[in-house]
Amino acid sequence: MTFGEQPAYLRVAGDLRQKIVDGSLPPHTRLPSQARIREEYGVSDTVALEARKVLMAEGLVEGRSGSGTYVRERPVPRSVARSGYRPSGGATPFRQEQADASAHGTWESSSERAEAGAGVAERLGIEPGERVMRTKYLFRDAGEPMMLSTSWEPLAVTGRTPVMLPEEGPLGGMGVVERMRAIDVIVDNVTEEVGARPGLAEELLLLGGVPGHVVLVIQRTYYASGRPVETADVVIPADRYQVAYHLSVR
Amino acid sequence: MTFGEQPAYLRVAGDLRQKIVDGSLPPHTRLPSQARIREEYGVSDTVALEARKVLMAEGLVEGRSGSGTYVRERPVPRSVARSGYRPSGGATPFRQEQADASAHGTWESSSERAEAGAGVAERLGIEPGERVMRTKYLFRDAGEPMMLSTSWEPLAVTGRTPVMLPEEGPLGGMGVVERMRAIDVIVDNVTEEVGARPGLAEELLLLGGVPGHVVLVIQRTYYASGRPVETADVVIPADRYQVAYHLSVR
DNA sequence: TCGAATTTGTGCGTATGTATC
DNA sequence: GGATACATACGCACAAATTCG
Repeated sequence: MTFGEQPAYLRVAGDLRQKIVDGSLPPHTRLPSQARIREEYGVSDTVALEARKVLMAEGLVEGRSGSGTYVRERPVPRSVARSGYRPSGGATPFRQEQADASAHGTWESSSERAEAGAGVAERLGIEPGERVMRTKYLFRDAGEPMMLSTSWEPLAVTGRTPVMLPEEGPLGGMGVVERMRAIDVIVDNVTEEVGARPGLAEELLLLGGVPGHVVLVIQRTYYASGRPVETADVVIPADRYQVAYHLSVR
Repeated sequence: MTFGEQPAYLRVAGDLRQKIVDGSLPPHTRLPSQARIREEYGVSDTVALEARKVLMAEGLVEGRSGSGTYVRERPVPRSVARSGYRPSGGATPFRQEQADASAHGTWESSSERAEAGAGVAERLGIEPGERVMRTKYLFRDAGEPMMLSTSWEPLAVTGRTPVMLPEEGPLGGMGVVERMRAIDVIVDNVTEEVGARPGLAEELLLLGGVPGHVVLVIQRTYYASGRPVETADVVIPADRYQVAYHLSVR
């Protein structure tokens, strides 16, 4: 069985993957059932199952109980613009992003006081344990969950001001830049660090994905005169969205 | 066994995940062996194995044959700066990126004439089948593979000029902006669309990863007065690197 | 409407190989 | 070398969903 090279289930998965990417197994077609794979490749039931699992984990196929395993349509991920801050229209990053897509989204949020953990403290340039306002968002695009976000703002900046709660008061939901400007904090810079990892089960539950699916994670920090005034973790399902930056050269 | 709720292996995986993220199973500690899990949770060997596999797929733990399953240190991925184009020093995007890390990398490349496929043609604003120069790169950081890149330049732009081959001639390896400027093509804009997906076996072979590992994919296009003059796919292993953008607000 | 066949999803027990301690 | 523990593999069983006659 294991003579010389890679495990049997990887060999089978590799062969099927090849047929998918080169188009001989186009989207929506059923790939051979477990029994067929077992026969065609001369492997056991377990190997056939493991091979299918590999392809499912890669997001190439989708199992439908009682029916079969089908090649997934690979939707070209929609771009979410993240550069070129637009002051017009009073926008959270979400509204700003949706401007291009000419779609309007909705969101839910909840805020609570918390203490900064080590990571957040470092990003905000404060001491661990300092008080922050933590706000969690779930953004939807046409009803479909598209983006999770957790935001932290030092209470040393917003505490005892009208904008302490991001989603309440006259400037509720207006975005970090506007809210900060209202208390004379002029945001002039932002960094975004884009990474990716398998989504956690909890995240994918909210985003409507399958465990193992890939998410993009953006660590965003807003600065006012070099001082961090807000930082956030943004989680986006990578099979449906990508993030677009437009930069000037020079 | 399956009375009422989710599969047993997800319940076990969830419990172990909880212990990992809340710190009661810190990095480098061994989690219970398959046999121990079987006893503690009252499940079968297979369930314990499936639970471990879930955590491994999420990248939270790492199995070491003959030793145990260990909680992975979650290495803060190093940032690769991608904004703020620096004209100094004559740089490919790679050199540019390494400037911050104060490390110098090496790279291999090979160029060949090719015909634009549908996707590349659309990105370059040309017709499918038009001639392009395709160059593949493998960038290394301190000898370790860190980035794959495939670049396409329309021969309508660079053909019959000294900079037709990116890595040869007096401006070899100097980066798109400098090379284009040498033929009076002034690059003034760049877009980067960042996505992520499970890496293909071929890519991970070159990048030194395991099948299923996540990669970041950047589709970058350089523009001169609105006309695309180069586009590239950049593939980066997401467990080791992330990409950083620094933007001005306003 | 009913029921049989198919297929996936899940779970169990076991065996062998191999790396680590 | 021996004990431990993971990695892969085999075979079997059953539930749930789907398909189809």
